[in-house]
Amino acid sequence: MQSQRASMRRTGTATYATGQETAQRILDVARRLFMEEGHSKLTMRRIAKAAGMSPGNLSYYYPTRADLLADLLQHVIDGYISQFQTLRGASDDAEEQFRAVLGFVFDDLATRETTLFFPELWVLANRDDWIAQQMEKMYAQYRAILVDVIGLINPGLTETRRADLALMISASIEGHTMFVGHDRPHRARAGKLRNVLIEHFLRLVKETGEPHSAKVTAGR
Amino acid sequence: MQSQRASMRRTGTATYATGQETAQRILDVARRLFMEEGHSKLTMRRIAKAAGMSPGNLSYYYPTRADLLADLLQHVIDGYISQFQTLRGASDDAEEQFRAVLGFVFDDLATRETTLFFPELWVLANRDDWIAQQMEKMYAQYRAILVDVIGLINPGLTETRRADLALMISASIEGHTMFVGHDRPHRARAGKLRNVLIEHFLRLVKETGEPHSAKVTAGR
Amino acid sequence: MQSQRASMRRTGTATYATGQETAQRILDVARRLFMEEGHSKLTMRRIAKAAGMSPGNLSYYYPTRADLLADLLQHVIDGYISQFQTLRGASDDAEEQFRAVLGFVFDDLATRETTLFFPELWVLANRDDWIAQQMEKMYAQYRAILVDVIGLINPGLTETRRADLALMISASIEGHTMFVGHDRPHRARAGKLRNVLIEHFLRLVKETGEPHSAKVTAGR
Amino acid sequence: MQSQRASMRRTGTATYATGQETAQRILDVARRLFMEEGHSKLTMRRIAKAAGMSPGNLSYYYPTRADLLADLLQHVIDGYISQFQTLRGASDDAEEQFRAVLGFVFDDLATRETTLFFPELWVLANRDDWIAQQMEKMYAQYRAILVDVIGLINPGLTETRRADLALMISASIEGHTMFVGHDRPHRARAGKLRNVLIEHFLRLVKETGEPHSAKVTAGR
DNA sequence: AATGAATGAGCGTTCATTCAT
DNA sequence: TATGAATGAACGCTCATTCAT
Repeated sequence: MQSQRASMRRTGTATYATGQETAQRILDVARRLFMEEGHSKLTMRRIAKAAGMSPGNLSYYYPTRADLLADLLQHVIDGYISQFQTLRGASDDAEEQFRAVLGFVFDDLATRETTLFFPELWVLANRDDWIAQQMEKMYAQYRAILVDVIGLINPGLTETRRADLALMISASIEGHTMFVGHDRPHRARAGKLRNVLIEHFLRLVKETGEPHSAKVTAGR
Repeated sequence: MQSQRASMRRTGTATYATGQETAQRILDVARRLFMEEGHSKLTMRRIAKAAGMSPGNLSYYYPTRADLLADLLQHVIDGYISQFQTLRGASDDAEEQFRAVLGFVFDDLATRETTLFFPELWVLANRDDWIAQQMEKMYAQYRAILVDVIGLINPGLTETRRADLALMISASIEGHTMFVGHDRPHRARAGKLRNVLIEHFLRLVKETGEPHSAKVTAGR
Repeated sequence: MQSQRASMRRTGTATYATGQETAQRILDVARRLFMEEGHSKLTMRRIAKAAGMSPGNLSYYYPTRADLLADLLQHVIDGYISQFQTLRGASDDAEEQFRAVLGFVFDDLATRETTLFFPELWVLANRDDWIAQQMEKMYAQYRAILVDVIGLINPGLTETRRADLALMISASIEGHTMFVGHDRPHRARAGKLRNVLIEHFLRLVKETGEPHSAKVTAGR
Repeated sequence: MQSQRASMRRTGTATYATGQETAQRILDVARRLFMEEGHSKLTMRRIAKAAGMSPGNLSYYYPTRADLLADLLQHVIDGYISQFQTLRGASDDAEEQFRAVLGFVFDDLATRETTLFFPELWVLANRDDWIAQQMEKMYAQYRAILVDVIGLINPGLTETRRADLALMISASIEGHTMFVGHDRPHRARAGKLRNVLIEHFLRLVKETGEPHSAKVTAGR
């Protein structure tokens, strides 16, 4: 079941048409500023100025900066969640589905927005429990898809084993953000790494629990 | 040879014993505050207060906040670099050496300091070129060790292939920080994942370049 | 036509009645402080305190100290410019008009405000081009009146000669500020000097271009 | 009788050779900075840095900024005073002597140093009695020479009349500083004005007290 | 005679927030 | 729904000055 949490907007705002427009504009502008300049430079005054309104009016919609930030993050996170939903039925073939999901994340991580956004999110999640929860909710959606497709690829795996693989794989891919992401030093190698990594995780999924794997372990 | 960069401290400071003590205290306090509260709350006044000195005196040692931050990051990064140096000759057995290096990083990432520090570093590196360079220098050291040990484990690999593997493996491990790090939601699964991940990357290293691997690629 | 330059006040401020009052109070207080204590002691905080407002609110009206100073100088300079306009048609008799203009300036220079203000202005104009321009604009107005009245008194003079006389005369009078101005050591002799100087320049104007004058030049 | 005032330097300093050198260097550097950047930017730290010493050592020589400023102004003023002394016997011919003195001042006023220095001095004299006294002492020297030469040119004038003329003439010339001085808007006209002004004042001196002058006065 | 070390006040400015209109 | 007006704390930084060494 999905969270029932309402927006952090002041209750009673965004009821008329102009108000709804303004509320949307605030979020769009704030999102853009957050991506471009980061959390520390995302001030109420800048958002208000960029959205063409007075600080007073911005406070009317969002009583505190924290409220606005919460909605902003929710906004972005919800976007990812719905993109993951879209990916659910991307292919009938399980392996192709696996490649599609990981490929999407890997490609997305190299966009300017994502390369800049996610590290900021990780920092915030380290200091704020609510943000950590929202972030975890998003990653849980992502992993749920992986768990399903891993189950299709290798039906012999236990639920636990599947969850561990999903976590390991998703974490590994996230880790590439600051190395092959936008403007990052190894960006040029992203394409090559992408395929090696995905095929390699696919093989891991397929072979986990097999005698072969045991043999490898025995080889130590 | 190590970087020749001098400290960003004002020249002429920290010459007497009391000055050296103060300079050290500043770095220690700043490091602690950075870890505990993050970059955005690391203000000159807070550092001064926490170090029991006047803002004026802090400015005497570090003319600008950026200078202090630079030294602070350098300080932490240099610590990692020397730890990596220590790991170089950790074991005679190549595979054990591989496990030792990755194991160290994986364990370190779960400490409170590292879980909090690195995401902040990634954010800063996204916005500041100098910081990005220092960070890359540290990761390069780390990967250089991996490249060597990968070469020992699988001598048939080209330099390029080894570098790609080192990048992929190190990035993957870094990615676990915000999932199984200190106070992170899947911290309890860290131990299990650690071994699976390391053994799995070890197998990847050993089998890369073999017919099996080629078959997989062909299978797409 | 007068300058089109808008105020350096933040746009959108001083729209309501209270805001207009505040804006006026800022300029009045700043002007008083500037006169009393000089440019170097004219700080944002002092102005705010003297005007009974918070530093934040002062910054709301004037984003920077330079903006406030600009408006303050403009304010004072505009006052002089309009006083000069008033002097234009002071008398039908050209010689009386000449005496009126110079007399006004000479008397004004002995007021406390002027004796303190103008040297500060000269210093600022030496370091800031915009201020130099505004000052020159004011003096140009002053000299334009002199040029006209000199033309009436001695119609035989060329434009250039008239301009030179106006510059020489006005500069000479300004120079008395720090000798016979308010609280200056020779203040008591101001009245006597005033008449000698004015009559003497009047005679110069009348006799310039005459044989006598030529003889003097030849005599060198 | 001349003032017995010693330097404002801390007593006991500048006794050894190195100390004397340092004391001189401080004054030279401070003078240069004062000219280049003005009084408001003349800080102890800047002087110390420019003189290649620590702020602590500068304070050893000059306990307070005011003391240093006092010596600096004295230093510059004394320079002018001795230049005036030199001018005393510049020529045997009284009129030439008159031209030499005024010509010197007029030419000097257009140098960068003087154009920048004197307005600063006038501002300081407006706020500080001691500085006002020193300045007056210098101008008194200057006028004393004028009084003498005026007496030679027109022996019929009373002491008072001569003093008034000297004050009027010197003040008038000073007033040209901010109009035809260095980088000032009418600098190009300085040469022409210089001669007109000097000859004109010479004529005034010669004709003061004559029937002609009386006629002019009567003409009002 | 000179330095490094330190203070504490003050600077201009930005900020989140509040409130009357 | 929106603005202008205002607060007060905090920011990074500079300053004159003091003092031990």
